[in-house]
Amino acid sequence: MTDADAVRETLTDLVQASARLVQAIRRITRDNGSDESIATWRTLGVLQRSGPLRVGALADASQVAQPTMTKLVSGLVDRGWVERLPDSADARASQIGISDAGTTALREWRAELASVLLPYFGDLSARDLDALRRTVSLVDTHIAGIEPAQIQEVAS
Amino acid sequence: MTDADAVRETLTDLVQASARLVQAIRRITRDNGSDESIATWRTLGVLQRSGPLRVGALADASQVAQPTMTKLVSGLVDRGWVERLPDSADARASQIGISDAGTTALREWRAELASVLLPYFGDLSARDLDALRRTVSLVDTHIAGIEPAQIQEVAS
DNA sequence: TTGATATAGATAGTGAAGCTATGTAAACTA
DNA sequence: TAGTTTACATAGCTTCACTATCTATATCAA
Repeated sequence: MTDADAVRETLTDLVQASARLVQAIRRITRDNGSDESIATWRTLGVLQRSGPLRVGALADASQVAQPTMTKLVSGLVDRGWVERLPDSADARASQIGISDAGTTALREWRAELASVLLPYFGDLSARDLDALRRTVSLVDTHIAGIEPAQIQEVAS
Repeated sequence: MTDADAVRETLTDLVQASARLVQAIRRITRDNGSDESIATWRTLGVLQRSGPLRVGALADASQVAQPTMTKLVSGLVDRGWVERLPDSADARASQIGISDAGTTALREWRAELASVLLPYFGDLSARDLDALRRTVSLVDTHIAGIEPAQIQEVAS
């Protein structure tokens, strides 16, 4: 097997494993009574890492179409988890920033998620943990290249 | 930071990274003109690994509700990618098995997926690859524990 | 043996989250 | 300053989940 083939096989396995993991999380969190969607947390996570973004840039960073993000942002505004800041440079746009309440909600969701997963993953060795960390880092850096547009921070 | 906290943080990061990866794949494959859903390939993947399963067991293994799997199986039968084999022990049920065409389709989808990803992940070191492999293996084994019911192979 | 209960899967109806197409208002540009 | 482009919102649709329920078969108890 050539190197490229090894990479190919591992990548497809990774995709399948990720899909199973996400699907499992979706069910677990719903069974736990959480009303919010993964898309909601994904959006908040992006905002926390990037700082305030326009709707369009946020859509690109989250890998969804712009109208989808418009709807997500509306819901987040209703819950008080993000704020629309006027964009001084362009009256059509606004900067979407995560609020203190959003930061708290995200932290709490993460804690809940971790509590649910920990019983299943509590036996990880240090080496296992390193592998997971490295994978997260690899996915984060390489996915960025796939995104159709670059994330651009714009001062508000 | 305690060990448990380190595991918690890494697990939530892994979930977020997986969600982003899956979302990216969804977009890429659709842009490439693929009509089939990730759920379709997830189902075929489970069948390939497990051998023929009843609809209920397949639903459990795929982390979806039984009616969802009924619909998925209908679509797969229409495409000729799975076959319904009568269950000699129970006239209400049937065994669902992947067909040759299904095996081929799954292989082709994996190849296409790998080709799309390879440009972005072509620079992986051997150590990176090891980390990804280990992660896939960890997720596979630990997710199995989350599944509400065990996969049981039943002779037809 | 037969009536009651349990189980496997199908059907009906609903909701969430994504999409494309298009509308509107602001910003550019010739 | 009129035409074009851009940023976001709105409308309508599709897909994939779900819960609740139905039918047919299986199992069990009297």
